[in-house]
Amino acid sequence: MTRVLVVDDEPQILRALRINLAARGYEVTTAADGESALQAARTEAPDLVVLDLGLPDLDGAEVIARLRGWTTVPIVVLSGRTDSADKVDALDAGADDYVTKPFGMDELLARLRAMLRRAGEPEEEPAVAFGDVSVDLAATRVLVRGEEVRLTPTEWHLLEVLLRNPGRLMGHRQLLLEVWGPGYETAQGNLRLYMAQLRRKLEADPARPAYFRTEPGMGYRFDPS
Amino acid sequence: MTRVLVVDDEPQILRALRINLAARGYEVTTAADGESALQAARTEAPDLVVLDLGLPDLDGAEVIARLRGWTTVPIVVLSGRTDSADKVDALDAGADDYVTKPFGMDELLARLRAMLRRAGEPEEEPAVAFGDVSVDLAATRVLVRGEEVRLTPTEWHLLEVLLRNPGRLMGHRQLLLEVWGPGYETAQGNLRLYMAQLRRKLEADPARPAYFRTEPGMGYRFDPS
DNA sequence: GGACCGCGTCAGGATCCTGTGAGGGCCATC
DNA sequence: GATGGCCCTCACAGGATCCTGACGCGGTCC
Repeated sequence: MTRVLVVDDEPQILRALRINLAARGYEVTTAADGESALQAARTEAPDLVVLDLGLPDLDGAEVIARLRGWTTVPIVVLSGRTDSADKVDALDAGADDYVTKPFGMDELLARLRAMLRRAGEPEEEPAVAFGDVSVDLAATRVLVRGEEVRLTPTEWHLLEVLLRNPGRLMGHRQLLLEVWGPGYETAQGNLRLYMAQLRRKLEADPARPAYFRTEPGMGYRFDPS
Repeated sequence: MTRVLVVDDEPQILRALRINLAARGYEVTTAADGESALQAARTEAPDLVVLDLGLPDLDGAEVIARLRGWTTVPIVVLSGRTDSADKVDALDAGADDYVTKPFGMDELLARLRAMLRRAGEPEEEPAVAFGDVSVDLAATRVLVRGEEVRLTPTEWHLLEVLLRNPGRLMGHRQLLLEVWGPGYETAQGNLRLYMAQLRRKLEADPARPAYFRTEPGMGYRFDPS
């Protein structure tokens, strides 16, 4: 099922999009402001984002930039502004399409189809099983040797970022930025703490981790092999 | 160089696009009707197609369909028709974007950039390979004969600088400046030490290096051949 | 032939980083 | 008001990394 995240602060537009998208068989989640949109993009892992630029809390270009910091999900911008400069800014910030309000629902849906057609080949859920652990990213569930393990929100968030980048070294700064957001880039004590928690809960031998490996001076790496 | 095929039967639009695209560093080829457009798409292998729908010989949707029969090159449609049904038809036929005339040149160029950005993605930063070694710069990972080799931050940094300048002589001062930063330009003992570490970890015969060569009195050179 | 210079190598200690435990603040629930 | 869960800060021991200096070796220049 294709998952679409719709971000808009106008309830009637949100409602119209939700109904139309659901009728076409999309799974729809919504957000009404920038922060919850970023949050939802992380937890829901949508296949496509429809983003209204006139959000109450964050500037539209900033939302795009912060999304683009870690995901390449297609972004379709909705906006009431027809000014050419706004379009250029949004597209250059990383948006894939720009639709001005009022828009025809048929056209918007056709644009979404075109976008998904191009983006939508791979969609492999990243490896979610390693050792005795199996992780269901969609359901927010972790099983170790068949037993369910409870993770706190922060632990989960950190695990998610690592799992979505298998084999890849994630720098301290990058992880702190992804999980704690801007302003915590130097709180490395935090990162050590939660990495230790994760290892205690998921690794067979937390003192000698096999999957969540430390790269001294650089960061951490999730190695599923 | 990025190659753009522009298809339009109006000479002034053709001319305007050619000038603007060429000014941005694109390589432009043009066609004035559907048949020659299809021909040009085959012979020129463009990275992007800008297609006017009002062609004299073929229907726009048919041009798209015949292109899509064998290529996935991004197609941006230009059209004077604002009818929603036309947009839906073109997009569902396989177009990636639809811009109505009159259009702002800035906006069109931004849309082309967005399109190329996405299309160009799959060519992810490749793993540099030489001898038995393969280096994945994005994942920060080094394999020698299939075995993972751990590098310290400084070793990695030095390797990165060398790999990003293949075949080029890197002076002592330049390397020290890049890796250690200002203030260490004269610490050549350092450089010798870490170059030795790199060779020990990556070269088949560290005493007779094949890839990380010394240029006496000058510096070092990474030679991938 | 001898002095000199640049390069590779080795071992030492200083420095930084990491894992771990304990403890306090905050919030929601009871 | 008390409890428990979660998050953050601090301190410290052990380990990894980094820098420094000293030593041979081979080539170059006088």
